[in-house]
Amino acid sequence: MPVRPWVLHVDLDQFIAAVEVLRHPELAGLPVIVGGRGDPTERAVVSTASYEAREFGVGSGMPLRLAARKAPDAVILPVDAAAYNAASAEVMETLRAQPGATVQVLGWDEAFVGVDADDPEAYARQLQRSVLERTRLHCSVGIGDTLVRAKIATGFGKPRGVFRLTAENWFDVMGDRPTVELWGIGAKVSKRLAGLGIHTVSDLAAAPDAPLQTEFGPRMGLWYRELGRGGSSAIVDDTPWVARGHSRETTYQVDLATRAEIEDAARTLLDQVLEDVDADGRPVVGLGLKVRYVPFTTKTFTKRIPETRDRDTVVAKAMELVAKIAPDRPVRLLGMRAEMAMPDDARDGHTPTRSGW
DNA sequence: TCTGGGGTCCTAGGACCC
DNA sequence: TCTGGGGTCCTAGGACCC
Repeated sequence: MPVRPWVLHVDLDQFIAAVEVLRHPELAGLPVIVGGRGDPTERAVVSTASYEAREFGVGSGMPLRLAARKAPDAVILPVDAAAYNAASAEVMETLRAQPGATVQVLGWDEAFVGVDADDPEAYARQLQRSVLERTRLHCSVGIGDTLVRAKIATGFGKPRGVFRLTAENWFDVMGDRPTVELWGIGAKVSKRLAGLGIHTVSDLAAAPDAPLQTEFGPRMGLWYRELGRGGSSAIVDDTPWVARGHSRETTYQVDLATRAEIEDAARTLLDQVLEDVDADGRPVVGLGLKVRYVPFTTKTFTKRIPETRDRDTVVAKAMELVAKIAPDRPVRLLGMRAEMAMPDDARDGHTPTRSGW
């Protein structure tokens, strides 16, 4: 077989639950739920559920309280980001050590690996063995001729498997599936597509420009159709990631009721965000506040502020934003976000989900 | 059941300028 | 009195991902 460039997508199986079981071997085989501070009486959601817990109908994003009711015997653990970061770093190092590998990290538990190979399945199996030996974690690998196909292929390989998705079998595998199964198309967009008579991946791939662009705008309309065709970019970009911003979010156990409470909370969040910004070392160019009114309406306030490292100035701007919050209504102040100036050489690129052009 | 916390990117519409 | 056209910047908000 000739040597060709391939995109591999590596995704750890049950990453968070697996890391917890490694630390607590006695939990193997038990229903394990990781979320919040591990207290199901608090406002929090499930980060990960083990396969055993999923059999009770527990899934990520579910309120912890509900999860505990569905799986009353499950072990509920707090989220320990430091432990997952450490495990993740070891996995990524292992990927970078594979022969000829270009690695683009997508998250805690997944990455693209670009490689020239004549037998990508053999390469994928070797990669899985390396990760298992080094970290004791299992992963699944998708093989594709584009980023989008590799990413979607992984789902068919889970758990611990390998699956190849290319132009050859794309429509056989995906053509009759609903558009919501595409990476980058969620519930909202798939509903709007259905309104245009576009239900399946094949429908989307064959859709004409006009209705898509009218509904979604000139860029996104064509991008969605590109997704329906399996994407086009196969470039794995290992350029170091540069954050566009930092945000801190929190959930209050009781809704904030008074202005004083809200301002207090805003100040605390701002201090946390600025710590992250200080650690990053770049100037702040914008500041935003996300607020949720009761019941469940989210409003976003954003304010451009001049570049400044001065905390008092930034705090004053934040208080201007807080002052715009409707009075006399309980709110949940969700969080605060700081946007930062980008270095000139990092303004473009780093857009894995939009790089299929 | 009652909704995490960290991100990214896109679009519409208003303000402002020439 | 009535009102162009193009460009940029900013704000608000929507949607998606892990």
